[in-house]
Amino acid sequence: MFPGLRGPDQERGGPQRRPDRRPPGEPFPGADLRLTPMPDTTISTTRRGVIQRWTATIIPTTREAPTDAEVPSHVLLHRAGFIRPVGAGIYDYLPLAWRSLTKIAAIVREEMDAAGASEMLMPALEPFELFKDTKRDETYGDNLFRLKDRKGRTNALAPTHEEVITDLMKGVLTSYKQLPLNLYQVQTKFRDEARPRAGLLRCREFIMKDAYSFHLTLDGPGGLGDTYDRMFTAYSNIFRRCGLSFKAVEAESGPIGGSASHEFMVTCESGEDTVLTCAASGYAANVEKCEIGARPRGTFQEPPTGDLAEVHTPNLPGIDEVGKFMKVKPDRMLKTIVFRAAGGGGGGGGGGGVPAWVVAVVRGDHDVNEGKVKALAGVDAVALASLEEAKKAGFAVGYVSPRVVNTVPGVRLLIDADASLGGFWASGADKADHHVKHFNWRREVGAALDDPARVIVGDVRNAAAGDPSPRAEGSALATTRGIEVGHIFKLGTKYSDAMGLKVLDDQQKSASVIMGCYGIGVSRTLAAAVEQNHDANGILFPAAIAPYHAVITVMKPDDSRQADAAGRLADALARAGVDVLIDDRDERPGVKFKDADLIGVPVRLTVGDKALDQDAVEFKLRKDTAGKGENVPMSGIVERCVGALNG
RNA sequence: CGGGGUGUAGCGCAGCUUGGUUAGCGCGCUUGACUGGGGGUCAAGAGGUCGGCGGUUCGAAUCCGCCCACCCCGACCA
Repeated sequence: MFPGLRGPDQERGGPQRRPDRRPPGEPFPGADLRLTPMPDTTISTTRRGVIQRWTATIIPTTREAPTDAEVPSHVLLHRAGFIRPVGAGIYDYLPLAWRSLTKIAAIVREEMDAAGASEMLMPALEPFELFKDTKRDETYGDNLFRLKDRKGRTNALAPTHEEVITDLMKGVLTSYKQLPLNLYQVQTKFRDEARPRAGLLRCREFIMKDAYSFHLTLDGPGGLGDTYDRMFTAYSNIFRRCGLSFKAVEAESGPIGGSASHEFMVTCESGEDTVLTCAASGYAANVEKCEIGARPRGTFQEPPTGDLAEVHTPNLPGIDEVGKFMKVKPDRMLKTIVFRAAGGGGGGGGGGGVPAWVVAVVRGDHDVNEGKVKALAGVDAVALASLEEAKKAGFAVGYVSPRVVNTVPGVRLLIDADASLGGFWASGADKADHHVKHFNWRREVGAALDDPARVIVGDVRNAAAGDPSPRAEGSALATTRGIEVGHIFKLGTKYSDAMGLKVLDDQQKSASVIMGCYGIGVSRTLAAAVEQNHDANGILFPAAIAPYHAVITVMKPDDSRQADAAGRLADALARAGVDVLIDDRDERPGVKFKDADLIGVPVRLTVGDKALDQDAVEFKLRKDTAGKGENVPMSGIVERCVGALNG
């Protein structure tokens, strides 16, 4: 027997309204948490699982979700009693959610520590002045939460902590001998999202792990590349241990160039981001970054398909509407987008140097990619031209054609390979409310096509499913949807230079510190796990991040034999490290089974008379949706649970 | 920021067009009885500043004005 086990309920005296019913507040007899005392030793090699009774905590499950919840994770996290809304993009994390979040964070901490990083904590509130040097007060825009204190000073609620930690390091880093260094924190972040949505997937307040590393060199021992690779491995470990199916994809590389940034995407249908993959080579990239393999190009010598014909196309807002009106499919139309080039003076350019305007032409069914436009144009930065300035310069915005390379001064024309082909094209007519049919490159644009300073053919659009792979000849790219749960990034000296973070190197010369940053959306990871692991009945948590590993469903909690068996079972499981939730509610079995499915605990153990008569309990896995459960003898139940949870 | 929509009990909704007793329904909640292995049955209850402010009127959930909050699509964004 178990020493210290108290007798059944009936032995206790005192007035009871009904002898067979526990009054509120009375402990569930079998679940005395002090059956096995926590060890007094400081160092423990075994972790004891927790035991919680359903009636002693709060798990407000509901049959219906609020109407505004649309994506599965939002609906289920609400229905299963994990979260409740407080304001737009702000949520309470109830006990079940907090247990899962704590487990995710614990995995993150273990892997970060193992990779040589040190945890610390910075404030969420920071003086607004910190953002001045890096100009993020402007570039971050309205997404930066600002608030005034009683003295009228503006403060910010941190969206990330590059400025705070760079400022901190300015005071403590003096020598290259202190490098490399990698510091991280798990903390609440704030971003004043224009449109928070989808429950925990896009919040204004959310939990994030952010890490920052510091180096003297890009490569070599102790260099940024070294830590970056370690973080890549740590992130892979973290999401694998969380039980998630994910992809590491190449992302926009920023100031360093090359493969200086990876996003970790949990793959699932409802993901907001598009990921392109090549099965043959293993290449994966997000839509902003994804390269496209070799594509055929036009010669600009193809014959016209007919006489240029102008069509009146009034009040048609988009390319699809124009196409329908003209009876032309979007993939036979040219979309011409006007960008302002950085540093381009009005009227200049055109013959090398910096052009004033960069005009990109893609097929109507394709999307222009700003990063590719910038790269192909060979300029520092591009920005979509504002309506007024473009009109002033002579662009018929909305009806621009490639002919502007000859009519507007300072234009560098970038033509996507697919748009450079011959055949029938429709295009803008360079005047309001008009388009043209039978656009022909040679006839309409002429000699400018032969001037490499004015016209460049290349890749300026987002990759799409079916495009040739950039890494494996003959294979095509495929698209999947994903949720970005992690991002690792080589910052370079962007922040250290902006804020003056330098150390002395071994030549006693002042050197800019090279930085990397590494983020994981902890609360988003919880939501992503639910997006990826659910069925019609509720959540199916991976064991590593489930709030409890096992739920013991007690059929008759007021029956002393059942209560006692549940208590002993819970205790034995806890000793083996299993976190146990005992459903001791006086509810009908159907309610309890439905709720157990809903909250997604991986293992369900049902304690009822039928099984107990054989000294057994019913064992059922949440993912085994069809099965009816299996009677497992008491003597083997712990082993069975542990095996299932580790397996 | 542009377009669309919704605010009535913890949740989901009706009532509003055509102003008029005490504002209803389902789920949930409380009490009791019967039940007891996949959201049970019956009975009796509790629970509402009808988003806010102002206006019209003898009288406003209902009509008018302003404001606020929230959601969806887009833009933007880690």
